[in-house]
Amino acid sequence: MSSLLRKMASKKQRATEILLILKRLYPGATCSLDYQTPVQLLVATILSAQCTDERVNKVTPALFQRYPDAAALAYGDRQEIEELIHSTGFFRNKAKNIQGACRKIVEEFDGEVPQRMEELLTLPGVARKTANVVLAHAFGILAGVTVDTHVKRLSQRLGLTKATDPIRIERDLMKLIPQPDWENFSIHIIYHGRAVCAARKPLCGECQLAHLCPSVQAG
DNA sequence: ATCCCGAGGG
DNA sequence: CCCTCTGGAT
Repeated sequence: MSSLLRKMASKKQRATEILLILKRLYPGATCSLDYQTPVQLLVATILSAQCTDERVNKVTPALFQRYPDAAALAYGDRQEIEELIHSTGFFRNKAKNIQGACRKIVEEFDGEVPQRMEELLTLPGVARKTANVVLAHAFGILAGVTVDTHVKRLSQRLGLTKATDPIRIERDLMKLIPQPDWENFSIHIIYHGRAVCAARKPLCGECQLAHLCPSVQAG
């Protein structure tokens, strides 16, 4: 066996070990966005860009009460939607994308969120991260690994990828993690990123992954 | 000043 | 590759 292959195998084992520990640490961890339907999950995920899930969950109840489905959102009042989602940031882009995506869902996909990656990616404001979240949690379809800011940061710190581009990071992770665990990995990494491995002040001293982490620091 | 379940445009 | 869009918390 070449040294390259050995390296790959050990990295794969490390990824498996990491996920095992995180599953024990955060049992029952799931998508932390609140939603009732696939359309609502899609909208909540669009809103989650550069914004905490907690903050998204504060605006979606009023948004979905006023505009409960794709048709209501698509043909609703742009300014009112902007006001309802204002505190999530990027509110003009997000409102435009939500309405554009919902209009396309109504007019081209028969009012249903498409269940294929290729189709989801044609919706405005939807790229791989959002598509992966919707496919996994609304439909149970594991098309890829959700790479958000936490997955990116922790995957790099844990030495699972050297890439900086989310697409390449996703490709690396898809090779390291067995498909049934693709979304589990993202969810658990996100929990750990919020609770322990924060961007600014990682708590390496109390990190259960420290023995597997090449970036662990004292303190 | 930096970060939060990003995406699109140049 | 770069830049822009945005508010709220730390």
